[in-house]
Amino acid sequence: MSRASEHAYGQIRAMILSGSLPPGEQIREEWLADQCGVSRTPVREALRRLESELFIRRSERQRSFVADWSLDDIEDAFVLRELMEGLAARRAAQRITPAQLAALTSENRAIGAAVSTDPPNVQAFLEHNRNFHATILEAANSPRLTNLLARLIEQPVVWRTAQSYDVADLQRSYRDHSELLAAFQRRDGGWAESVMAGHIRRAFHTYADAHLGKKPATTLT
Amino acid sequence: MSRASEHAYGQIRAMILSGSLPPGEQIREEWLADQCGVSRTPVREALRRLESELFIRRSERQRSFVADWSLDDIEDAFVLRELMEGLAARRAAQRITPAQLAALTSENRAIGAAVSTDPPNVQAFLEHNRNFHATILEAANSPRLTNLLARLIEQPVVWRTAQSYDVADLQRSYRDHSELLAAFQRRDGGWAESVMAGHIRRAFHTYADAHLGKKPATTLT
DNA sequence: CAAAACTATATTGTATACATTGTGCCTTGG
DNA sequence: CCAAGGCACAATGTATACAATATAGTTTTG
Repeated sequence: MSRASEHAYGQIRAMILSGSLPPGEQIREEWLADQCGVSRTPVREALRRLESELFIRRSERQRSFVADWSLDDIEDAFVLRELMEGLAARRAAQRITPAQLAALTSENRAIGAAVSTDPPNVQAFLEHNRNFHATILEAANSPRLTNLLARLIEQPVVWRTAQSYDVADLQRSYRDHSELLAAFQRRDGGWAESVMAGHIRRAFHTYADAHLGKKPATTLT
Repeated sequence: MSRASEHAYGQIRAMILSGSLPPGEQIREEWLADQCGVSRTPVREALRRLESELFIRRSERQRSFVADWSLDDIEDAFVLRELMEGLAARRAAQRITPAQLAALTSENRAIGAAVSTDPPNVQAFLEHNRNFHATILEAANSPRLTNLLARLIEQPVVWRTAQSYDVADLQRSYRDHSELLAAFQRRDGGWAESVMAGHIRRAFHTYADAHLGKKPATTLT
């Protein structure tokens, strides 16, 4: 995607994530075009992509609305992510190169540093966490898996999960990563898959506790 | 997608599947627009969708090419499909409604009839096979799973697999479906998942055998 | 008064012109 | 002769005008 399209995509996505475009809200192409300072053409392209990533749904009469995720939808997303990231970890353990292993080790060290300070450096944690998972996906070496997973990890609910992490969650996450690294060093695909699946499942419960267990289904803060 | 976009999408996809646009071929938007009798705007929309479905890849300099699938790519697609259709079968077994079960039973009977004649009615088999799997996906009741799976089952290699089926494959497929139905009737998610995974795995080997020349790739009537 | 149909308006879909960017050939300087 | 730069051409990206379609409000008719 090139300049205007990319910009429109980022803007609209940010509006949805920030809640300034609330779930269920109808959105019109021309209004978005004005907001983003581009014409409808790149906006339409961005909308199609956001629709494929389930940020947006379209009525049967072609109107666009901000997606409204139910409780079941949220668990669905996590179950699928668990499956696919688990598969990625297994494949990665069997195929990882020494250079990629070194990169993972380095990222993990940075994650450890970020959660060891008081207060923890959440920004750094998120950054290195993203790199860690991206490297695993790269090592898994499956364009199709990368393609499908990208549609899951960019979704609103998954993104918001990170906002629910407290110190204990961050440290637990760091320990999971350390164990994943051990599995990779031993090229143990089954181990890596199990750890990753548990890691994702834990993220689901962290999210559920923070947003669903204590509050009604309006989790959009 | 509306009329012109949908038409362009279908046309281009057909050109790729039929081989008149061979793998690796560069494609230009204007040429496609001429071929389809529409302007570049709907063609661009169709291209983006085909790209997301991996029919088309784009160079880092924005040029479009017909995707060229390696052997590893092909196995990847089947492994992912195995995982996801397995998950769909498990969920479906736990959630299927009596009406959906009745629909599956009816489709399965039609599949049985199609493979029992001499020669088998391949057209009817494909039709009812598609309905059977679609009903399972519907029963699984996961929009995300449906969304992701749609990107896999519409891909060129998976589509071509059907062309490799001989009579024994069709009958084996019918027996798999019957066993799936039994698992659904007992609401046994684990059983359904196992049968479905094996079913997809078999399809992979059927495809691989046909393309390695281990048996003749019978053209279906 | 209710329901159906029509009209005005709002919104999305498509075509086309123009802008930007990539590609390859040809020139020019070393 | 080779390499680097620029110029012409080709392809994609964006804006805008217009076309088709849906929505809502009003009127008409039973």
